[in-house]
Amino acid sequence: MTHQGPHACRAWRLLVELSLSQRASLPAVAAELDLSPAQCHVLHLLEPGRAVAMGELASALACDASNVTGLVDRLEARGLISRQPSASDRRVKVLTLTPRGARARALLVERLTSPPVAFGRLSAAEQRTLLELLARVLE
Amino acid sequence: MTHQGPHACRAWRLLVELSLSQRASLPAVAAELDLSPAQCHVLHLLEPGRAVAMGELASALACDASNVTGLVDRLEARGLISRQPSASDRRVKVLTLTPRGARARALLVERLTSPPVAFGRLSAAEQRTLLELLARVLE
DNA sequence: TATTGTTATACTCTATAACTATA
DNA sequence: TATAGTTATAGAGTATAACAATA
Repeated sequence: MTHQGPHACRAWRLLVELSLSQRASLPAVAAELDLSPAQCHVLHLLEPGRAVAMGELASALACDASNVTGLVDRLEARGLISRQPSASDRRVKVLTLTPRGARARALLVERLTSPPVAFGRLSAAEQRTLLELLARVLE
Repeated sequence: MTHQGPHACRAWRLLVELSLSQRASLPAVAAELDLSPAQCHVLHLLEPGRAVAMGELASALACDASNVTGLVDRLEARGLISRQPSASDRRVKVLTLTPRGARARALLVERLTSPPVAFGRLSAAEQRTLLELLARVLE
């Protein structure tokens, strides 16, 4: 039982509402890119130019390794990611975005991160304050 | 292309990161309650004492009606919700939480809304400011 | 005729358990 | 022996299309 300030709980509840509504809106963005929500999550985690082991991906997705195999199978079949054995440990498979995958990811990030018009309700100074407070809590 | 203040985009990006990380944490909360993430979403949408038609649920979940049938089948089989034909339009099926479902929902909300310790980094005044700004954007 | 929900079907997501290859 | 990933299997989530009951 942590002792939070009196507003932390309500602020967090708003953020949880947001997450659940995002849960409903991600499928629409995904469908626009002809991807599933889970595939979008994988693409989002694979930053361009950075190699990620399948096990790392399983940890980040908080899912079983066997699940990652299937996700990667389908993304690889569509030419969006590449799967190569690691040079230093051949048990490990290393994932990278293909150029096509990087383009798909860029499109995804663009769709996901265009802020809702409701942000316009805040002044520039308020937007800056919001950003700073969120950064301290979430980063 | 909307014109947002310079910080809106970054603030929104933080919120999207949060949503995707929630996407990874919801399954753990769900497993604790022996539910799936989708079932948690349904339970969260069914407020105690309020009747919801299946079609409304499909809209709120942004999914096909046929999918709701399966979700409701499983929740009803576990005694968490009840499905009754509407008195005014017998095509419509109306959903309500059972007492057991209401208890499961209360537990779910409690688990979901306990704020992360990182909120402690903010002073009480800052938490209040954050709440007010979020409320204006998200409500 | 139009609408609400169900059924049939197919595919994806997900976990568990058994397996292979490598360390 | 331990670890990374795969395969087999089963159940849940999801959409599309065809259907039944009701309006």
